[in-house]
Amino acid sequence: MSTSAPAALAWSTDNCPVGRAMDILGESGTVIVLREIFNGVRRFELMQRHSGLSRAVLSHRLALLVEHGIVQRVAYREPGDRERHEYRLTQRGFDLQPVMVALADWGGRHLSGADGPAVEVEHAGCGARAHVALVCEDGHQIDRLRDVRTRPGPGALPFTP
Amino acid sequence: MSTSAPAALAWSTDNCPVGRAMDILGESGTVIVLREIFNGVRRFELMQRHSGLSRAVLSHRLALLVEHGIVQRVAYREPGDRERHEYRLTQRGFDLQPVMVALADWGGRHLSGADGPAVEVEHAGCGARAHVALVCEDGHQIDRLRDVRTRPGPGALPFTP
DNA sequence: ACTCTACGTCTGTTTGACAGACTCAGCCAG
DNA sequence: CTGGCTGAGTCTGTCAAACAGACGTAGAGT
Repeated sequence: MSTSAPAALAWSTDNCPVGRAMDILGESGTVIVLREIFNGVRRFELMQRHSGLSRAVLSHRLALLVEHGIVQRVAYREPGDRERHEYRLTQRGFDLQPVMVALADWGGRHLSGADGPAVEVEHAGCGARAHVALVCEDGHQIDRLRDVRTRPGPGALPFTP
Repeated sequence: MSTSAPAALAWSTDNCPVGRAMDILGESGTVIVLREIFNGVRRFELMQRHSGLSRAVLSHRLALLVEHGIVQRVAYREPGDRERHEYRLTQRGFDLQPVMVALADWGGRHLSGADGPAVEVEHAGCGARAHVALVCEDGHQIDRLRDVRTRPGPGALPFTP
């Protein structure tokens, strides 16, 4: 492997998509909240008890997710109770599913105990386990991960130290 | 959609793969460090200047990644210089590529400016853009994300409040 | 009037991030 | 052999955020 300067150094990280995504998802608890919502736990009290997050953090992360249009706060009313609100994914939030499945895949493979993973993802159509895979727009399945590389996109900016 | 209690509430989150993954990846800067290394930036000084992370955080996150076997610290020597070290992905680290690509996909689609994403991922074989997709072990491509759901795996533990 | 539940906010403590200065080891120039 | 240069961290003082847990509140039921 060459020791010449990596090409990535020529490009700014200011508008890096990974960095922008992590500005939201990297806040403590954000992904845990999303896990609860993806699993159908949409109400504050249940989320708090199930996830173990502190009430303050849960409150702040829900506000952050609403602010970024990833979840929306929706009114509901149980019979004989007053109106309350729950949190549902928007399309933007639903589009995070590959991220969540990729995390579950990796965590299940590399961080599980001897019993195996605590969660599996299944294809509702056939019941088989589902995973993420890399595919290209020409329809090739990408098996060897070294066959994939990054390149600057249309929004890339030069790196200024 | 029913308002009955979500099935997920019956299961503990203690050994959740997503939670375990985020115990590492959720620390501030972890994913940024991984982005640099995936892009070929493997040396402390270059990582620090390119990513903008503080030296202290970079140092701590590299130590965390080494501790969890995601990167390894490898000696190298440039001609006419003393021995130094750089950071390379292990197999466990390389297995995070779907997570990184999923993050880049989502960030590029939902958080880019008008110019489009700053980074694209390409299939080295054909040059077309690459994305993550969901597939099941029976070989079905999963197009509608609602066709996927989670279920308790062999390591699942009951939820105890 | 009192209680219950769901949904937060407040408080005091402790942990962690930040910018930037400092340290250190080895190589090289003079 | 003294002084400077580079890469790779560590240290320091300040400020923001997380934590556990108590408290507040709105409306429905008893």
